[in-house]
Amino acid sequence: MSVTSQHKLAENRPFDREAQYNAKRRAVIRSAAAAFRRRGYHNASMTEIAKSLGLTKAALYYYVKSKEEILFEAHIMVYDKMDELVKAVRGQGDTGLEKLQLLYGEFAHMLTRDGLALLTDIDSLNGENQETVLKRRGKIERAVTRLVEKGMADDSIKKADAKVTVFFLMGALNWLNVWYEAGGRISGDDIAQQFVAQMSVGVANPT
Amino acid sequence: MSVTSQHKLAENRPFDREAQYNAKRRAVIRSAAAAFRRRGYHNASMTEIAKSLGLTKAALYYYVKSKEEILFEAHIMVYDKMDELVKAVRGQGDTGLEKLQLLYGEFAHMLTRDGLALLTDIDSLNGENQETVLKRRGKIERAVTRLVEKGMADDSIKKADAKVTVFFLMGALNWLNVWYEAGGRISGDDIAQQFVAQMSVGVANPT
Amino acid sequence: MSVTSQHKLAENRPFDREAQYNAKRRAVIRSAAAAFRRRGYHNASMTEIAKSLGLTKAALYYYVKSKEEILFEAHIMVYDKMDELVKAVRGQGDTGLEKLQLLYGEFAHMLTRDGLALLTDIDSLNGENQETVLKRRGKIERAVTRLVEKGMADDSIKKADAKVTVFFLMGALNWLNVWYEAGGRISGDDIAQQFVAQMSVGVANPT
Amino acid sequence: MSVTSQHKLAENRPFDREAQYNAKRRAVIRSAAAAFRRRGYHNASMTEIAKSLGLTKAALYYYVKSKEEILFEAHIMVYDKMDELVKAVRGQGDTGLEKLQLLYGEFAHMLTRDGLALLTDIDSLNGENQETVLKRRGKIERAVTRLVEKGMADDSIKKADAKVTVFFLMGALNWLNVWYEAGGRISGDDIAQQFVAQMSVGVANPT
DNA sequence: TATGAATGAGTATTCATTCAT
DNA sequence: GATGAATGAATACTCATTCAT
Repeated sequence: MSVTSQHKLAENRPFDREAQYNAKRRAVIRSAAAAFRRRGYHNASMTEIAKSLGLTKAALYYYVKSKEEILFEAHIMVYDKMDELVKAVRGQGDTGLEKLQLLYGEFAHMLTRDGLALLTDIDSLNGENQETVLKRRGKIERAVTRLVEKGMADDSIKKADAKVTVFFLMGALNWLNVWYEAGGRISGDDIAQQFVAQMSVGVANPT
Repeated sequence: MSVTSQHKLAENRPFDREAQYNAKRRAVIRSAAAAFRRRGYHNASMTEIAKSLGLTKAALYYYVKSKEEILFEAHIMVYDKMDELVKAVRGQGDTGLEKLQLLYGEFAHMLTRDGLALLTDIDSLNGENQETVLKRRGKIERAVTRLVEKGMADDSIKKADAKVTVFFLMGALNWLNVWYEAGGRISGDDIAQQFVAQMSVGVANPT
Repeated sequence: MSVTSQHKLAENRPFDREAQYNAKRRAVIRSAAAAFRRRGYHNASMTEIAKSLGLTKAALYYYVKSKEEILFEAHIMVYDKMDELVKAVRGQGDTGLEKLQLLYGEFAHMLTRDGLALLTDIDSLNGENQETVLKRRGKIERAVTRLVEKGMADDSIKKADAKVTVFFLMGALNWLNVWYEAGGRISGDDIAQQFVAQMSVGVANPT
Repeated sequence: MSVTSQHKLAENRPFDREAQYNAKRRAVIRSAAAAFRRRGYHNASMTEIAKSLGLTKAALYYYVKSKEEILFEAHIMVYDKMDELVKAVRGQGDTGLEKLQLLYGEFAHMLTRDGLALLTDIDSLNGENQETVLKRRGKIERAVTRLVEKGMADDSIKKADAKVTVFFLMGALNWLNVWYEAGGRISGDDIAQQFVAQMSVGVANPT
């Protein structure tokens, strides 16, 4: 190996290290988030989380500052993804309804495919983090609300209380995490499709 | 002495005692359940629950055996009420859709009016209680599923995966507890009505 | 027992309770302070402190909020006593020297007789408590400094840097805790007497 | 090759290495000792010590076996120096008082000038090291005691309990580390001078 | 019935230390 | 010589639970 190539390697090392570190950190958060969803934030102990990653409890603290930080980051991870989806859908669809359908489908896909889960334990976060998470959630809700209102304006969506509509829709999504298991009888695609249909035209057969 | 007259006798000590005890016990469970919903099972301490009832922590143990028992009973209380509603609706409505609408409306009412809340922390229950609660939840889901299937059979409800449909509907209900506050801008009746409409015909305007 | 006397008892109960509680709390702090002095703040574990009081670790937390609180209160306890001594000596003695001798003697007595000890671990306190303790220490040092300066003014004390003089004197006191054991060969009275003589006229024999 | 020339040979690798190693090792111990004095043994973490030397925590272990070893060596370093001072003063001075004055002045100089500090945390050492340190401290105290007793014998020092006298004197020295900052308002020389005066003739003005 | 006092079991967290590279 | 990563052991602290009164 020439000195030059060795030098390059040495230059790459720190980047590799950092990349590795970040990858592992994300793995910790994802794995912990899954445990939180399955067993609840308090029922999932750090020991348990560590073991499921083949690490020891103390090693977790090399990647995260505290258990609460994991919870916080797990929340943020989802909201980042949702922000992305909101943006991705922005230019598409004509009517408010079409836009809403696209976004709602993406949300359902995210939850079934990407292993991301909407966590509900917000009270376990400290004041500041709690506020941040509520803000991020609010941002998503407002994005959806805007689509609903746009739909009401262009007559693609029925007039109703927009807030209640949005909560109705988001509730169904939240509950998804409780019952859906990847690799189960029904595919994520099918669920996303049915969710979009259900929220659009409901369960009733038109007469 | 007839049962009716017994009911009226305030001076009937033994009975009174028991009635009082039971009333207080229910109050403990209701109050605790509210705290669990608001703050989460683990974040709500026994001290906190006691204080909000004007009691001391130790006094709670006169009414309940353990914190877990409270959680269990709080679950059961809701499922008892839901069973009741399922029964109450049984004779009513013609089509599956109509029956489903009636029941769903009743469920929404229960959550907004009666101070009852669907708790999600099942993992904090011990094996036996967990199983019991899951059975009770399953029973409700099956009751709803039956109505959905009946509706599909009598063509009042669109063909689709019944399970997914039910989870979609139940999810929206579960989320209600997170955002709805009694005495807020929107009345429980209005919410119930909109929820029923939404689940029936969706958000899309027919073209 | 008459109802009246019973009533009186009931009235006394809370006071007794509170008095008992406070007494026990002080016992906890005193005992812990002794352990801190002997073994150092970090080497003395809560378990150890509890055991030496015939309690369990968790019981300590009924009386104090945290280990740090104990350290803080132990500091304050001493400074309260020293403030008292400063006040008690105020009217006595004519010259600055006489006043200083009286106060210094009292300080030495306090350390040998009352089981109070000057703790040095200030860095283990959080910012706020640290500041408070430093303020209290400063207050005592200033009181002593004033006497020294008064003595220099009335010519009972030799001119020199007052600060250094005070630190010299306080240092000897602080070290007392390290080597003096109650019930040892020398009585506290003798030590106090010799300390006063030593600081006044030094070790040198006048020629 | 003579020992002298060996000393001078900068290119003598193995020796150089060892000298460098030892120099670095001493730097580690000195820096750590300073941190121990400022923040306390337990409050000063290995990470912190390493950082202040521009090293990483793990690198420290190339120079020392354990944190406790640092504490031990830091103690020993001071006692070695004090032994040296005791020896240096041995031939000088006539009376016990004169000898004591010389030694005490040297001690004060050492603490203000040389960056050496008397550490008090002995309990954090293991049994064997603890014993060693106590022995070394005892040796110094005995050396001082001998001078005091010699002074009492030759009438240059007042009769009193020699032990108490020594502890009084050593206490003032120990406390020096707490309040003296190099480069402060008062020079080390001035402090040494005043300390010697204070211990000799006290604060009182002869009348 | 109710409470103050006490406990046991559990949990997050820290930190000195090790080791492969 | 030096470091990033990982560990084990210890420790403060919390909280549901108990019990004598």
